[in-house]
Amino acid sequence: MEDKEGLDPAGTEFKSDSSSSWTPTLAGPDSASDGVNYFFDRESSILSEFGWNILQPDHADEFERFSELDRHDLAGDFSCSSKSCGVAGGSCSGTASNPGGSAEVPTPNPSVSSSSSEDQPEKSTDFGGKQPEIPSRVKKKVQKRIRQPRFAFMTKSEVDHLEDGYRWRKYGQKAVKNSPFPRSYYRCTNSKCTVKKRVERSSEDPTVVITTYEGQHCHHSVGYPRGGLINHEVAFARQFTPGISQFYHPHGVELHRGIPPSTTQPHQVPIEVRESRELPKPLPTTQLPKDEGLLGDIVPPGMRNR
DNA sequence: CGGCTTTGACCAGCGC
DNA sequence: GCGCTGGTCAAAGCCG
Repeated sequence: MEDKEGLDPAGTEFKSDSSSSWTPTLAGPDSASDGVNYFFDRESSILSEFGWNILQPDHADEFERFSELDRHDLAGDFSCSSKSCGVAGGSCSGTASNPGGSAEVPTPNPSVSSSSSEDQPEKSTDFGGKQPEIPSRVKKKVQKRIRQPRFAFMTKSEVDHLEDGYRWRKYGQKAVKNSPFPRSYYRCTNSKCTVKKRVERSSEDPTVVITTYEGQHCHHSVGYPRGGLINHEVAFARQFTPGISQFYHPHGVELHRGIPPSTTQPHQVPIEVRESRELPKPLPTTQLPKDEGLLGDIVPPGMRNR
């Protein structure tokens, strides 16, 4: 439960062991299966694409522009021939950026349409009306398999489940191969929202929590985390300005690392798990900074002045 | 009593 | 085709 796991991270003692390595975990077998890779970008734009309400007022307009651009890009520039490709995204999380929609994704944006596909998968009309012959469980799985845009945060935290302004319901937990730590699965409690997230600890550095988000929220957050404290993920994200539009693709996963939070923030490393076929070059572990905090040497040029 | 977590089972995708 | 693994379901139980 969030109240148990999501204790205000700000109150958690975060280690600043900059020598700890997180790359190996992400480059490990599990991550490799997702094509995990690394590169840098503008974190808030990443977050904005997932519907996070984390923008500062001054950047709201700019954010809107980028959001629109992204939606357009995602809707028109992406197409994949893979049978397992769900890049178009579904429901509020993905289709918001895909008004034209992929025929494979019968999930209109609830924020636009009154019908919610997430709660009514059987209502799908893009499967040729064959649903009656398919067990509901199978149908659900068919839809569930559609991948949403993803991105991940790596957080130096002792608590696994970090508050992000939304409410989550845990629906599963699995042991992860080559990792002593289980992976937890959460979905947004909003019935119209299909956003999910996975939370796991790095096997290489147990102090690092890897939170992977999938999809975009189609609703506002419930506000600041219960207890009135701003969660550090959001707080962290607020340090960034909106950035460039980005693309997502389920056949490759790119991770974004951003600049470290201020010293008053826990050491959190946002990693966008971007979906792309063309992955950037992996960041060698040896390039990780050791003396300037987690990311002292790898902050993108444009972000050093912040 | 409603909402949530836990946990075993099930299923699909993927690599060999 | 088979086995492994990740992801999801759903029943049971817990908690406020």
